[in-house]
Amino acid sequence: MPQPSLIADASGQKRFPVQDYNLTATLTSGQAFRWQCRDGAWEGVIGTRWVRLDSGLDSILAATAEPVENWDWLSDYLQIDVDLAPILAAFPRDDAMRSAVDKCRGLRLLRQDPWECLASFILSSTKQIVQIRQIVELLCERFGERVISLPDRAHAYAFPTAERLAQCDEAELRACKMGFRAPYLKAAANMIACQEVALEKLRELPAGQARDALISIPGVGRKIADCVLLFAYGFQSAFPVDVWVTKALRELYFRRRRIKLKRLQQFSATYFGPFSGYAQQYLFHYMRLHQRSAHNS
DNA sequence: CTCCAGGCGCCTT
DNA sequence: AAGGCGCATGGA
Repeated sequence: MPQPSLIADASGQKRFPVQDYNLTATLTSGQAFRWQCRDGAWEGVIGTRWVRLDSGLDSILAATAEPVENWDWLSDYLQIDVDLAPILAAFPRDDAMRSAVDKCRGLRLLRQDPWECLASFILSSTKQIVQIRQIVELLCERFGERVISLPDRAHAYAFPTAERLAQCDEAELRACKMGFRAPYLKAAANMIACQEVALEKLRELPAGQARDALISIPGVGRKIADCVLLFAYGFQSAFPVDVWVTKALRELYFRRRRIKLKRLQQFSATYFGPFSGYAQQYLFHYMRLHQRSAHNS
C-alpha cells in the first residue's frame, strides 16, 4: 500500500509566489551547469542540499529531500525577491533588446556560490555548454560529498570544495575530460583553499578590484572574471563578452564589422545601462535559442 | 573529414 | 600595446 505521507513528512516543501519568472530559461541559460529536467521539473544541488523545482503559473514549488526550516538559501539563489520590471525597463529600447526580452521573458540572474561558479567557468573556456555540464558532473561524482536526494534518484553530490580539488593530482582532474584546464583548476583550488584569494571578501570590494583579484587566478581572464562577478556576486555592471555576445554585438549594433574586444567592452559598459549584466544574459540566451531553432528548422 | 566551442597564457612584433 | 597561436576534447 502506498504511503505518500511518509515522503511528504521526510521532505521539505515550499511554494514561492513569483511574477515574471522563467525558470527554464534561467536554469538553461549557461549560468549554472548542474540542473537536470525530470518530468517537467528541475532537479539539482545547491550547496549541500538536493532540491526539485517545479514551475507553476505564478509560483515555484520547491521540494527538498530533508526538512528545511529556513529557505533563505533558495530564495537567495533564485533571486526570488528581485523585481524584474524596473530592470527590463532600464534596457535600451532597440529592436535587438526588444526581441531578446520578447523571447526570453522572465529570464533571471542567479546568485551562485563563488567557488562553484569560479571553478565551473575555469572549465568553460572553448567548451560547449553540454560539455561543461559533463565535466562538472564528473568532478562532482568523483570529488564531491554525497548529499541526500530522493530514494529513487541517482546519487547526488555537492560541488567539490577547493580544499578537496587542491588535493587532486593533475591526472585525476584530466580524467574528468577537462584537458588543458586541469592545471588551471588545480592552481585556482590551491589559491582559494589557502586564502591567497579570499572569495568571501570580494563581495565588499568595488567591482573593479574584485575583478582584478579574480584575474590574478591562473586560467581566469576578463571574461571568466566577469561571469563570476555577475553570477556569484551580483555585480550587475559586469558584462561577459564571449563568442556569442561578440557575435550578437557585431550583428546587432556594428553592422557586422570587425570590432576589437576592447571596443565592445567600452560600448557595453555605457550602452546597456545600469543592468547591463542582465541585458547581456538576455542577448546571450536569445542568440543561443535563435541558433538552435535555426538549426532545427 | 573540418570547424568550432560562455578563453587564456605566452610568445612575437 | 597589439596580434597570433597552441591548448584537450567532443559536438555539429
